[in-house]
Amino acid sequence: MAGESNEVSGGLSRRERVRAGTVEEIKHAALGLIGEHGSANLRFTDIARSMGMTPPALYRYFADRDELLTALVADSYDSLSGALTATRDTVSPDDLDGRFLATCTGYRTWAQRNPERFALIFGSPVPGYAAPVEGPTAVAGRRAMEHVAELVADTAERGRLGSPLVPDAEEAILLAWATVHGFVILEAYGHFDSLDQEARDRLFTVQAGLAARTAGLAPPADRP
Amino acid sequence: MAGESNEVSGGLSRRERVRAGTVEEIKHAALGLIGEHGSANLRFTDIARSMGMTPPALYRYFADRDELLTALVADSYDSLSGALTATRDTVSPDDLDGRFLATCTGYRTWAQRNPERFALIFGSPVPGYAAPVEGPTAVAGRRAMEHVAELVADTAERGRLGSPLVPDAEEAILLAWATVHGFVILEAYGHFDSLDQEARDRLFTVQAGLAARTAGLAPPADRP
DNA sequence: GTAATGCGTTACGCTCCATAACGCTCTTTA
DNA sequence: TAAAGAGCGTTATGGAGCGTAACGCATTAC
Repeated sequence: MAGESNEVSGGLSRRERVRAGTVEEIKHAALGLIGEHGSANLRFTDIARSMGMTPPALYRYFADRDELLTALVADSYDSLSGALTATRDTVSPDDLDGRFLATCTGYRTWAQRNPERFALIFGSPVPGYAAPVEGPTAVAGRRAMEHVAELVADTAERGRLGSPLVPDAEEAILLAWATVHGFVILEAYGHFDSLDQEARDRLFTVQAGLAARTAGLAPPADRP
Repeated sequence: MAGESNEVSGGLSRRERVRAGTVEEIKHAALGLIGEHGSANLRFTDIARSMGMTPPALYRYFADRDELLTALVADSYDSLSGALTATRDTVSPDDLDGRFLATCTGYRTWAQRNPERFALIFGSPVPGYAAPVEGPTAVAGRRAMEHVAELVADTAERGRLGSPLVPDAEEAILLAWATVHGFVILEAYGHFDSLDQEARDRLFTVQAGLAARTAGLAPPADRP
């Protein structure tokens, strides 16, 4: 093996840091192009040109276009997961309903601010690719749900859990996710363009509340 | 203008009928390939080869790939619309709740049986294309909703309308659509693979009932 | 200081898209 | 029935992108 001296910051040699930086730059450039032309029309040539390189150079970092896309998908998962955690934690741990609503809002806001990443994760999967062995996609779903599941668990722990629409809590969470996701994806893909911002915000709150009730989160007190 | 004789069936000359048949064959072949490799990787060459033609011949029928895709999207809309109508009409016009549930089920079943078409309509839109001037996508949404709106109108007419979650009926229908769509798209894209068929069917019924209540359709009697 | 590794370049073959130029077949019309 | 023309498919051609190969420069290791 080649030496590993010069390990100054984080156990990474200078070369490794530069390489990691280039990888990030490539992914950033790719994401920008996806935002312009969609993930389908992503061209290695364009990526290279947009960052002052020649196309073959990219093969030093990614074996092919699919590997690059896979990396972008993985990053998108991390981004979503981080965004959900961050948004949720803006609300006091005691306010469980508030935390649920915040998580839903975080999901929506993340989708709005990261349309390319959202499309990468939840857009039409390519039959062959995009769901290689049931792997990343399913994992993404679980990770997205873990946040909600955690909330439900917290709620149940404190005995404030309402009656979910289905007995199995995990199933109830899936339904709640579907309820929120349906709104978010329709909005993200322009199917709610006929509504103005105020209406969309208002409706989303209603939908999130519905999801909360589905998961058995919100106390049924709001319906006498 | 060239003559228009030989108009035997439906005002179409023999040539026009043959041409229409070829168009259908091309679209059929294209849809099959999309089912295998996704709409992104659709190649004119493959289409031509799969039907024993040479690639340039296709340009007699479609100016380019986008025009072909646009035609496929339009067809998908028709297919969805037809499927919803057909499914709904399997239930007696008097059974409004049943018609709503049937419509929801029709939406889901259509998505399951026409994954390529579903992805074409509701999959990740290409930023430039796929929503050219707010046109077809928005139209699709409205057409899909018209069926539900019709049901709601029928219900209201007979005074059996419950109290929707939001005052505006149109907005309520959008939320109901989002609720159903979220389930369908997550299931279609494999995010519910951890559930078996029985659980998915059961959960969908719950979700559809939730959507009905959102739209103010189901009488609130089911909650004492 | 020398050898080796990493990284970027130019050069190449392959495939596909899209157009052009040509020929066959069927339809139209006198 | 014979000639003219439109429609449709073919082969031929140019251009672009993908992916590999072969080469050169900088950095790093010993």
